[in-house]
Amino acid sequence: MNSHSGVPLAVSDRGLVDAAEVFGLLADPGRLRLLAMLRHGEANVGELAAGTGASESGTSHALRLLRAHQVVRVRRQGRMAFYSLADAHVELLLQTALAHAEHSELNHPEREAASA
Amino acid sequence: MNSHSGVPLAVSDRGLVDAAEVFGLLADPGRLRLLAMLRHGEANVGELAAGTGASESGTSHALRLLRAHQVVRVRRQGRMAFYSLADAHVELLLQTALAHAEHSELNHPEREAASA
DNA sequence: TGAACATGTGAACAGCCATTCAGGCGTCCC
DNA sequence: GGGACGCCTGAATGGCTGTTCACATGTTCA
Repeated sequence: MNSHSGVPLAVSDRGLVDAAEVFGLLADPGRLRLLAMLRHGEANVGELAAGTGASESGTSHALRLLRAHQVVRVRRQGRMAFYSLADAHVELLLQTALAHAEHSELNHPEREAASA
Repeated sequence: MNSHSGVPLAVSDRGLVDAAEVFGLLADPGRLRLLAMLRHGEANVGELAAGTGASESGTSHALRLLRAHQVVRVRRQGRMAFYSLADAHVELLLQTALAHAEHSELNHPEREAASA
């Protein structure tokens, strides 16, 4: 209920909070590595765990979160579980963030540009 | 330098960690509100604090983090500080995340789609 | 010059989150 | 059937982070 609270907000608070949650999911190198692997195609938990260097338990926890927000999709086959990216939004987010990171890769965090 | 470390990673670990930090900056409704306001043009700290409902001190802390990662830019004029978005990447990230959020807005987190 | 103003900063505290450990459930193979 | 395998889950713990408070810095105005 902010659309008439006096301040002109272009987006709904609900959407903002939801977006923040999605960003929170991506704010972890482990999960990001997971998603980076899934860009090349679907993979099961063992492969993802081995590929990212994380434990299978941790990988399972991470995938659970990503599933809950429909960032990844799962296909069950026997005792295996094959995961893949849910939609193209994630890939775009990854691309954009990586582009921004490389673009401002020169200065590390906590170092504020003192010039100017 | 991991492009040939044995595991096929499409992106450098360094870039991944950096991207995760950027996502971490966006994983907060307060900072997101800040950036949403800045989409309409530059604004000073007082306006941003009032607009987002946060304290001026907290707003300053948030802006400091965003500055450090070159997400926002600052223009000083007297005792005022006018902030604006640093580049178009941020806006694209916001757009994409909001689109994803609205697209899967039907089900709340922690609720996993049980249907196949 | 002195007071009010706009912003920046540092430290402390509370709440959240990722990681790990231990174990459970369903499935494949002999 | 029995055992190994693959995956999932719940609880506990340590570390990180956002928020707040108190104050410092630089600027404008009378």
